[in-house]
Amino acid sequence: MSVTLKDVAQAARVSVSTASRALTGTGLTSERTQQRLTRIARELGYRPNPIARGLKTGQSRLVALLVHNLTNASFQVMAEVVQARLKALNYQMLLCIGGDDAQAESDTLTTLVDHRIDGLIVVPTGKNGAQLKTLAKDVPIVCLVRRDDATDLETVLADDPQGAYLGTRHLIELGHRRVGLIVGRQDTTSGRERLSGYVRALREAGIARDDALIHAGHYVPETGASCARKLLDLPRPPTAIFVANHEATLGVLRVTAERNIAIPDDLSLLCYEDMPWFEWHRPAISIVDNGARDLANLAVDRLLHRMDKDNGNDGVREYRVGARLIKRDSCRRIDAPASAKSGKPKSSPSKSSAAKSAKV
Amino acid sequence: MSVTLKDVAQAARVSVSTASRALTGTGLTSERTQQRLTRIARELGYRPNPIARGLKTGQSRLVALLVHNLTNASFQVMAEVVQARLKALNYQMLLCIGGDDAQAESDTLTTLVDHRIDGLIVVPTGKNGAQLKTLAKDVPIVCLVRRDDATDLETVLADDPQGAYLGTRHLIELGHRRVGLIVGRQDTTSGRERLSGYVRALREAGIARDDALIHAGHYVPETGASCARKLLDLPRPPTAIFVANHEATLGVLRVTAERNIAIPDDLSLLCYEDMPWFEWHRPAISIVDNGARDLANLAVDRLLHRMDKDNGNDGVREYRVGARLIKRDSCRRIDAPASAKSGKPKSSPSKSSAAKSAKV
DNA sequence: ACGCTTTATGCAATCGTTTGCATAAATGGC
DNA sequence: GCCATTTATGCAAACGATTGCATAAAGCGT
Repeated sequence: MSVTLKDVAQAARVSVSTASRALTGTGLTSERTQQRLTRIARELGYRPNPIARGLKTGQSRLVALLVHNLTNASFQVMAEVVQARLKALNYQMLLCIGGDDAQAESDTLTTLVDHRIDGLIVVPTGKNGAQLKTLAKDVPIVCLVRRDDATDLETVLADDPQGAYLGTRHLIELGHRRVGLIVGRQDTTSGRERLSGYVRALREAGIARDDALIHAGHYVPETGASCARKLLDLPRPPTAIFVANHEATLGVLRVTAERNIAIPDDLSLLCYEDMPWFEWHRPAISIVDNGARDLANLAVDRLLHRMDKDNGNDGVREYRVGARLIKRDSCRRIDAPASAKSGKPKSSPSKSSAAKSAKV
Repeated sequence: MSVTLKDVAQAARVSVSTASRALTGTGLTSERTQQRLTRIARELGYRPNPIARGLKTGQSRLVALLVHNLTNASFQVMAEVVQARLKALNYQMLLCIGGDDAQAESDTLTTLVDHRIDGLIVVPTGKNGAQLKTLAKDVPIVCLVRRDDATDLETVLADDPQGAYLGTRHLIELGHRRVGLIVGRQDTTSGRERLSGYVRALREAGIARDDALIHAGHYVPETGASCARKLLDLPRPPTAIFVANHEATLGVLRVTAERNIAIPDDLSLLCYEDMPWFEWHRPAISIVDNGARDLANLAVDRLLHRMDKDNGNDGVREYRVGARLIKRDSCRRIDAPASAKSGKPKSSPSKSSAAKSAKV
C-alpha cells in the first residue's frame, strides 16, 4: 500500500541495506548516494514504518503518560506539556487514564509495556509498587507528583511542604491568626505534607495550632463544602481559609455564596493549584501554584535523560519543584476592623452600580 | 528479554505455528494442545508482542483521538469516554493535541498514519481536508464535533441548531423577550448553527430579531466580557443572556460580578456546554448540554463499525446527537416586576445571614 | 486392513526494517 | 601499476509474530 524501503531501493538501483543506511545516516555511505537516496525517498513519498523498525530495534517512539483523570486541571496542563515536548522530539504520547484505581493502573501498565513503550511517566496510585519495580527493568520510568514508596523510582514531586508553608505564611503576614485549613486525606503524601507546611508556618509565627481549624478529607467538592461549614460554624470562626485540597475549592465557594459571606471582606480565601477560572472569578482567587508546568517539564527532562543513554542511577532519586504564591484578590489584610479597606458597598441588587468601572 | 512465542513453542515441544494457532484460536488446533498451550503460555508469562503482530497483520491496536486542547471541558470528557471504551476492547488510545492549528494537525496526522493506527477520531480544523481525504483510504476516520467540508467523512455532530433553539425557547417561555446572544465566530459551523437555532426560536415566538442583541466572537473569555459589556450598556439591555460560546462564559460572569448584577434576579444567564463547576457555582448555572458523552460514544461506535468489517459507505454521512436543556438556578421567570420571587436580601456583608439555610 | 476424508501439525515465507559480515570498489603509498 | 587500506555496497539473517501449503496423523466406512 504505502511506499516501502524496498521500493526506494529498487528505484535507486541499490540494495535495501544501502538504502536503509543512507536514509538513517548510519554507518558508511557515500555522500553522493546518500543525497540521491534522500531525494528519491522524498520523491516517492517514502515514510519509514515505525512498526517494522520497532520490531528490529525494540523501540516504538511511544511514550506513555498515565494520570488519574483529566478533570484535574493540573493533569490537563501536564498532559499538554508532555505531549508538546514529546512531539517536538518525534515521539507520540500515549495518554492513559487510570482513575486512581489499582487494578486499572496495573492493567494499563502491562499493556503499555507490551506495546514496547520507550518510556513512561506515571502518577502512581501507590498500590502497584512491585509491578512498577519489575517494569522499571525494561523501560525507563519516572514518577510524577506522587511517590510510590515500594519502589526506588526517580520521582518528580511538587514541594508541598513549602507550598503550604508559603500560603499559610502569606495569610499570617496579612494579619490572620486564625487560619482554617482544608486539606487532603492524611493517608496521602500531599495531604500530610501540606499539613506539615501549614503547621510550620504557624509555629514560626508563634501561633498555637488549633485542631478545630484543621479539616482533612477526600478530594471532592462535597468535602470542601462540609469542611467549610464546620469551620464557619465554629464559635470563633477563622478569618481566612486555606483550601489546600484542590478539588474542595468548589464546595467552599458554594458555602460562602450560600451564606452570603463576602470574599475577601468577611473571609480571606487561598487555594491550592490553579484553575483556569480562578483568574476570572470575582474576586480573582489567590493561589499557591504547585508548578504543574514545571513538574511536567522536569519529568520529561528526567525521562529523556534516562532514555537517552540508559542512564541508571544518577544518585538523585527525588526532585522537588518549587511552589509559588500567586496573589490575586481573595485575601485581604485584617489588622483593620474589617470591611474598611476594599469595601465594596455590596448594595442591594441593581443593574449598573459597578464597583470598579468596567476595564479589562 | 521477554517470553516469546518461540519459547512457548519450545517448552511445549511444538512448532511456532501450532503455538500461534493455539493461542490465537485461529484455524485448526486440537482441543487438547490448545489448552496445553494456553496453560504453558500463562505459566511462562507469555505476552504477545503487538509490534511483531502488527508488522504481519498491519494492525497496531492503536486508535488515535485528535482534539484541539484539553482545557475545553467537552474534550476532556470525550477523551475520557474514548479512552474507556477503547481500553475495554483492548485498544490503546493515542491522544493528540492539535491546538486548532492546521500545521500541527497535518503533522500529527502523518505521524499517526505512519504508526499504522487502526482508527482515528478527529476534531478537524477544517484546513486539511485534502490530507484527511487521502488518509481515509488507509484508515477508518470519524470526524467529531466539527465537519470538514472538503471531505465526505462520516461525522458525528452536536445538534447545535436544536440546542440553541431549546435554550432560547426556554428563556422565552420564562417570559424574556429581549434575549442577548453571545455566540462563536460566524465562520465556524457551530457559531452559525447556534445563531440559527436562536433565530428560529425567536421567530416561532413572534419576536423580532434585534441585531444589537447578537454578538459573535472568538472562543475566549475576553470575548465574553466585552460582549457582555456591550449588551449591558445597551439603552434597553436584555433581561437574559444566552452564552452560546462556551469559553466566553467566564468573561460574562466576571462582568456581572463587577457590576454587581445579581443572577438570576437582575439577569438570567444560560450557557452552552457543561463545566464541572457550573453545578457548584452560586447560582448553579443552567445550561444547554451538547451531549459530549453521547458524542464521544457515538463516534467510537461508528469508528468500531468501520474498523470491524471495513464497512465503507453505509449511506449515513452525518450523525446528530441531541442537545438537552439542564435547568438549574440561573434563569428566572420575569412576567413579575423583578426581584419579587427569589429575592435574596443581598444585605451588606455580614458573616452568617444565609439566604438559604445551609443544606446540600 | 485398505483407501478416503477430515483434522492436526510443521515448514517456510512474509511483513519492513536494521545490521554483522563478506565482498567489491576506490584510494593511496611506493 | 601493484598491494595494502580504507570505504561503499550487497547478502542474508535477524526481530516476533501470522499464514498458505504440504504433510502426517487420525477417523471411518466397507
